[in-house]
Amino acid sequence: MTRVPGRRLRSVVQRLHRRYGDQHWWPGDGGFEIMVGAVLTQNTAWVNVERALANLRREAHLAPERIAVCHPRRLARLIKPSGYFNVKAKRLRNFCRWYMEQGGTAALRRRSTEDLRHGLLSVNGIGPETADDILLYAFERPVFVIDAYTRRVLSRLGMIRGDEPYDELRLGLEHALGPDVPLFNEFHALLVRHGKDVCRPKPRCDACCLRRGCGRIGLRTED
DNA sequence: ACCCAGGGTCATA
DNA sequence: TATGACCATGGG
Repeated sequence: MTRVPGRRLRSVVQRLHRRYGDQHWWPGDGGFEIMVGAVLTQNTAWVNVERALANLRREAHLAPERIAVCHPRRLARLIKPSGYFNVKAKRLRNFCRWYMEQGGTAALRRRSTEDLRHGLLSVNGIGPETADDILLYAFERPVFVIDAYTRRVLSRLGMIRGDEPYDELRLGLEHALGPDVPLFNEFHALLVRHGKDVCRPKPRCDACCLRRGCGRIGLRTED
């Protein structure tokens, strides 16, 4: 099991927050819109998701009962800007049908986090990261979201290897930080922000994200 | 022209 | 268990 010192993790959060400030995640409003956004943003830039969400809102389709019965063609046309529109149309419909079968938000809110997570993962098109986005940002459960930025930033800081299985990392970070919804919310948003800023897949300069890049912005964990 | 983005599924070994 | 192909738009 991956062990990460909570002390160092909190230090990273502090420095990221000093650099970037409050991220105010999740952007947009309403629990259901967050869930739709979580599916649409799979491997997709958020700006394109906003266009898709705007289309859905304009056609009064940003509601589970509308999406659940929407013809895949039309749904695909509405969400086209977010890419992978054919697969995502099916995924959205799968999710909305499950969502309504379960009795909607009120019924889902009464469930335990573990039960909810298991249910979300049973939907074809909802993987671990999307499920955890929904759990943390829509249901405000203390679940740490692991994504490519988390792996990249923390591995370049030497705190993890980076190729650990999803749940191993998630449980490791949850254990290190303790159940803390506002902290998990802000930390994940800051990791994404930092990744977009300087921690690129292919570093532009020498050890950009570790020795130089992160050093410049006070993120170096050595010294 | 190239890289990349707030992943997941499915077939294959 | 672990790779690889595939899905597709749009910004820098």
